[in-house]
Amino acid sequence: MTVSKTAEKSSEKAGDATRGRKDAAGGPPEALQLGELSEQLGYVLKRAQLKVFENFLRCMASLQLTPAQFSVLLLVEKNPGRNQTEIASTLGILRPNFVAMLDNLESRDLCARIRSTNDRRSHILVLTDKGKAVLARAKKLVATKHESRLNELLGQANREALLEMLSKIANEF
Amino acid sequence: MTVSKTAEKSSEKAGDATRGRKDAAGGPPEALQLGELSEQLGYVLKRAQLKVFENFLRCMASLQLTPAQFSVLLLVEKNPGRNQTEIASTLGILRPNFVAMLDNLESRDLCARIRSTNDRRSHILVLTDKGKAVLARAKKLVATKHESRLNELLGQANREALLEMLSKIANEF
DNA sequence: TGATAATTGTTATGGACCATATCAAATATC
DNA sequence: GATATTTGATATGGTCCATAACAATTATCA
Repeated sequence: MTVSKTAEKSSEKAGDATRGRKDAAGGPPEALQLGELSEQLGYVLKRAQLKVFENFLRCMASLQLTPAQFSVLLLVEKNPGRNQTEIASTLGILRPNFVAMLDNLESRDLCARIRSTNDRRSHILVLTDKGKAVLARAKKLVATKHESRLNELLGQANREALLEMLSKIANEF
Repeated sequence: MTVSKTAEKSSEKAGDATRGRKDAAGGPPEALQLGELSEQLGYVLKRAQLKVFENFLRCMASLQLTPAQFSVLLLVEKNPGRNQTEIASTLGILRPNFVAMLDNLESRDLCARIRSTNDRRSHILVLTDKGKAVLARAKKLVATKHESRLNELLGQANREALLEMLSKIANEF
């Protein structure tokens, strides 16, 4: 990289498009037209996902939990006694990248790796007492501060319909 | 980082959870229970977004356009004569990160930077003829291969309802 | 007008996330 | 018992995202 040729070329085939801003009077900044972009599912989906994660992080600021960390705690709680590979793969996390995540959660005493006695290669994952307590508080925060806002914005019925359609896309697309 | 203490601790407060896999017979791998995870909007939203982007990339393989690049071309076509800052900011791209993106598109002769005569600091963005042609082909591919599959999966009415709800989240959340 | 502030594109840089190759220890397979 | 596979881990590189800083240019305003 580090090319950055300042593009002196091809300025002939653009007609007289070099007017720039400030053409006539000093009207308002003239917001851009999104055009077909607002109909592109991928675009809207990504923007919505960023907003939801952003709000999630705000709601979880006191517990310092990211969406990914929250999903790990939820899955370990629901499936105690599973190893790293199983938890990571069902979350779509690659095993190498899961190591640092667990190092973090374990250093905060939220979950623990336990060497399995049946298969001494694998680490069984469990929530610590503190992990269970933190997860319980996290669930309350998500329900009262995060998901509730979705209900206000969309309505209960619409929120459920949205979830169903997204699940369909995630699973059958 | 690079801590990786193998966590020999806290194996007493986990009861006898060290059974690991292969407890009784050699039944099927026993898929994990997602539990409340499948009700978390953020989780489902993210999974759906990844699937949609993945499919988008497959549909665009012949044109080598990413979702972000496609959105830039769309926006420049709809708003000719705008500068880098305007295009980047409405897409949520920071100006420093937009430079390499434009270097790429310009090196492929899809768009061009033109020094504005009104404000010689700014670069006016326009699509080249090749850029317009490629974008036209991209739109056809998206419509026939990408968005059409969404209609098959959800139905026209549901697809529109989904888009509306996502827009609401993206704009009002 | 001229000194100062603000804007534009750019570079450098660091962090977070994602993907692959590889390894030692342990287990499975034959 | 030799070979292959699995598990957790490390190293590494790529991409995306965010901040600071800079030169050139323009805006501001005393």
